[in-house]
Amino acid sequence: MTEIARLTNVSQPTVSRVLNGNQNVAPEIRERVLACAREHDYQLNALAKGLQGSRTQLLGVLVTDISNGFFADLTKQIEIEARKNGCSIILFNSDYDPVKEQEYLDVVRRYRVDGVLAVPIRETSAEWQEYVKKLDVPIVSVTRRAENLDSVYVDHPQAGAMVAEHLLARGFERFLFIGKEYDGKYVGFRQAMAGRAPAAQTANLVYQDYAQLQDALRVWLQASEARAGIFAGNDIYALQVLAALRGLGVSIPAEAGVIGFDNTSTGRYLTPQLSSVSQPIELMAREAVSRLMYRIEHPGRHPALDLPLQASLAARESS
Amino acid sequence: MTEIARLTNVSQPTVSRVLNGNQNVAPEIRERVLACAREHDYQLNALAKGLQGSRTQLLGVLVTDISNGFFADLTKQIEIEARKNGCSIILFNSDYDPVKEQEYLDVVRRYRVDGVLAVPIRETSAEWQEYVKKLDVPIVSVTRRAENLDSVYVDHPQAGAMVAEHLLARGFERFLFIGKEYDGKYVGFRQAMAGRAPAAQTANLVYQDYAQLQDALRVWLQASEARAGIFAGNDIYALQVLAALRGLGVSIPAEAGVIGFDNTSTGRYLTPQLSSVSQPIELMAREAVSRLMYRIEHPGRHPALDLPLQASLAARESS
DNA sequence: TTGTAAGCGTTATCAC
DNA sequence: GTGATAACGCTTACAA
Repeated sequence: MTEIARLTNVSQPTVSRVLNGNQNVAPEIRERVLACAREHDYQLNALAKGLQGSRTQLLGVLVTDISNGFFADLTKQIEIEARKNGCSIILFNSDYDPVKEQEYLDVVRRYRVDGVLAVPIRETSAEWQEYVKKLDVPIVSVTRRAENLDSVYVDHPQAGAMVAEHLLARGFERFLFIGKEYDGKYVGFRQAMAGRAPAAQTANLVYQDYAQLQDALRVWLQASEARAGIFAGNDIYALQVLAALRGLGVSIPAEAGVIGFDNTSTGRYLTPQLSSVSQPIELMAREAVSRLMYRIEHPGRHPALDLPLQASLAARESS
Repeated sequence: MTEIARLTNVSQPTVSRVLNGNQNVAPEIRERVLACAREHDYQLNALAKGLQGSRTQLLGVLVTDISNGFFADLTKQIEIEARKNGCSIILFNSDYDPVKEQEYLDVVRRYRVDGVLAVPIRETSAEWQEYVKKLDVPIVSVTRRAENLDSVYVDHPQAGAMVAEHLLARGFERFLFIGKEYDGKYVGFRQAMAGRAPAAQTANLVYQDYAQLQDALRVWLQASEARAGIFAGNDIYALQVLAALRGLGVSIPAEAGVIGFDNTSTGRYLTPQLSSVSQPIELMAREAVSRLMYRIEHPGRHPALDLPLQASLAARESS
């Protein structure tokens, strides 16, 4: 700016006014300055602007694993929404590591980002909540519900319940969830099944590798003749389940049904086509960024937002 | 820092020295300052540091589509490598839009990033090269070769040739590439086929939607009895080709073989398991970031780096 | 070993 | 309308 000021014979603050669209500048000077700026391809120094005290127009985005298609999509939508609000994003991949998560929250502070969108991993820990509270940067939790923090997420128990209803309606009689026992999807799934299917007929399975999955499935399937409904915690699991069932010669959906989670594009091209739960990624990104911008523009204490979003079911051939 | 200086009765530059690990500080003072900084959970203002003239420790990362699994993986690895070098990344998704690409290069300049890693879309245009030249920010092209610019990429023609050799060795007799005619993979593929397979027996196919693919495949397959080798430009295409062939009742690999590109994890769980070309993503990220850091640490003119990397073939059941 | 002073490129607050 | 001037939080001479 100083350089442009010199070249156009005005003061540096005047250049600033012109470049910021301030109206109190003589049209003649405005033109001269703008022309000069264009000619020299001037680009504002965002660091100086941020230092001075106004906003940095930087948003920190902390995700657990960008290489997971779901988070990749989410990040993409967040970037789009951030851009609409004139912000760029600094990306962090926590890799499900609490230490990194903590470290990245510090880095984010160093750059004085205007706000943070995070897929937290320790959102239930009181210690973490305490830490975030002190941060004094607006932060919105995406994908997960965090107590006392703005949260935009998909209601997993509701989604699980929906899957349960679907499988029951399709005539499946005993059920297996692929994933952790405390997974919200499974919690809702079990709840909806309670009283409808004998408790003993709903189980869950965690596995390390494909061979293990195959073994476990074989054992579980042999235990009964009843039609089996299998709910996979994500589409990757579902794909492996399909492959394993094929290997075991199980016909789908006659003997066993499979339903995935995330509704990745792959599912549509499998045989049989995979039924899957679809998360409203775009909506989630939009709501999260919009809430974050609101927080940024209206500092101070507000009651935490709790915004569970509804998933929907893409029922296809596998169930 | 000023605040800490006040609290510990030293000057602000002394605080700066302590925090930067400068040795010329009395141990006693060092301790006092560090304790105070810890107590108040001090975080350096990276904007001020950057403004002052040293590095920002920010890298701009421009990709074409983060929701594509390949670029998601690449971004993840780039983030890891950047972090190893003490840098954070600002992420931009050009969405294959030249206008956005240009705009983002401007944004990147505003933040005075130390360097840029880009998956360029107009890398062959002289105009773009001119623009980048003026940027005076170190920039490395990843994934694509850009004339006169440091480039780290996978040698597509070589990969295509490798696929050709493979399909010939497996006894396929006529060939179809799914993708654009000027795609490097296809160029190399054709070249390797020249003289080995009659030219007329190598074709390419571009399609808009699944129905169109199915039609085109049916027509092409009916034209001859010879065993068909199909080379899909990426695994998503490959998946759709597999589905279409299944729909047409074509047996794989007896009547037709399929080979994909990117070797996504999905391929292993399909039936038949998908053969695919695997790109050295991690190596590419490492080399690109390492070169960028070198440029940052050694400013000035250097001859452009041209580093083609070799892809490898994961041969499975589909070919 | 420590402190003083200048400067990085902005915006904001004043006078004029 | 426009120009001084201060301030943002840091690093880097330079002086003591």
